[in-house]
Amino acid sequence: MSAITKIKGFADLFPPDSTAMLRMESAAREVFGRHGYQEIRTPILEKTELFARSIGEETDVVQKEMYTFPDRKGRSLTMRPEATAGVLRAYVENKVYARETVSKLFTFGPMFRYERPQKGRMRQFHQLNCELLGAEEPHADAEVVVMLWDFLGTLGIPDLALELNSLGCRECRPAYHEALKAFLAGLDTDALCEDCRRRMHTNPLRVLDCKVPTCKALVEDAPKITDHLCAGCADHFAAVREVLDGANVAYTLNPRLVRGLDYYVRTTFEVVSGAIGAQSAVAGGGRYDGLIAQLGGPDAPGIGFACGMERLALLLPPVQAARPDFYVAVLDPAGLTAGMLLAKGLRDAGLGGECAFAAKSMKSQMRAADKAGARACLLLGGDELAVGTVVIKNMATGGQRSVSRADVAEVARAVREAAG
RNA sequence: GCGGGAGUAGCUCAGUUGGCAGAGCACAUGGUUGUGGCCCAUGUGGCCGAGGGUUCAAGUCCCUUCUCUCGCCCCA
Repeated sequence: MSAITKIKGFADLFPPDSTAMLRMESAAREVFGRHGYQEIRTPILEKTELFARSIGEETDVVQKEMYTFPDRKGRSLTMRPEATAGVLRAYVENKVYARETVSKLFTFGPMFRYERPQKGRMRQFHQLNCELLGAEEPHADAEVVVMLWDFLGTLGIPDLALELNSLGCRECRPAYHEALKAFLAGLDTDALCEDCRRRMHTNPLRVLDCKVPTCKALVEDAPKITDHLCAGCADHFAAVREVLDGANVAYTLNPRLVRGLDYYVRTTFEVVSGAIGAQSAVAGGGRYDGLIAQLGGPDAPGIGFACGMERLALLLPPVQAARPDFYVAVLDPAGLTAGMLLAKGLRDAGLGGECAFAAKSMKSQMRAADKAGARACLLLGGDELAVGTVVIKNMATGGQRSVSRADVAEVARAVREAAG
């Protein structure tokens, strides 16, 4: 029989990878919670229509990366490729906007995109998402960005760069697009790389982002979106920056920062790292006024971000695994039950540790205690069984003493003492 | 969807012109009949990714295929 393997691009997480996920989730609950954000959970499976309408029919995500399939009655369902659409659907469907004018929500969990896996990219990956709904003011944008920066700082991630841009709005963006297209049309097209010749028509903003040196040089003097913002967008962007400056959040303005999802307007931002391979974006987000209405809700504004947990995990400083307080070594089979019950009593007293299942040699039990990293080893052999005691050995100093087993509180005290 | 790299023990990897599958680490047991780490000894562990071909003989050469990995596209 051949063994069944996991699906390409999906992962099994054991410690320390699984504990890294837990660390990120705990930090998220703490930091986002302090900012008044509440955790919500939405389904992993949604109607395909939801993503087609929110992310954009023409985006790569919708065109070729979604896990889409019919259910048993022929309805088209999709494994969520991102979280914002589902959160907004829940916001609209549950009429959250009728209960409160501003909603602060966060969520995390698995997302699915059918792409070729590589470093920092999996077909099932995990994101942390925050959404601030119902606030159009620039200070809302600023709060979200500052909160993201604080979150990453809490985790101790080094050498991250924050990039900031404004994409303008429905008023000023079309004019910029025309200006950019005109500029590109005036270039020597043959000098551009193959990808850029295609991008000129499919997604002209992307040409500005090309890594090929010749392309970079050619678009050096391309018009910048930030020079084409309308008065409203320019004021908004300036106010956002004022808060970031005051909060000492270091950022760079990147007029070439493009977001791949159609729904972004005005403020967009991205956090990148140079230490995790080609997929360098750790987090990204922006404002999406109009999207809620597009999903059948009220004309409420919104802003949020997504943070890639696998990419973040590549950057998390390692932490030492927690060490158990004790290990009960049983030397005589007749003591196995007494050992189990002793361990239970210690756990009831708030300590952590394990007891052997089989009576083996002293050497192998001590090795087991050492391997487990136990701070104290409890020895239960024939002698102790006969007189009702247990020997407590301090694994760091090697010192040991005998304690009566009858008083669990006393045993626990001795273990705590040995455990430091 | 398109490129590059790699598949040999649980892990990291050697393996010569084709000639009996190896090392280190890890794991188990012992060196000490009740004392861990360091050291030493012994042991467990392999369809050499899979299938086909050439050959007296294939981990090694040829073909096919699968998987992993890095990159492109794109994104978190």
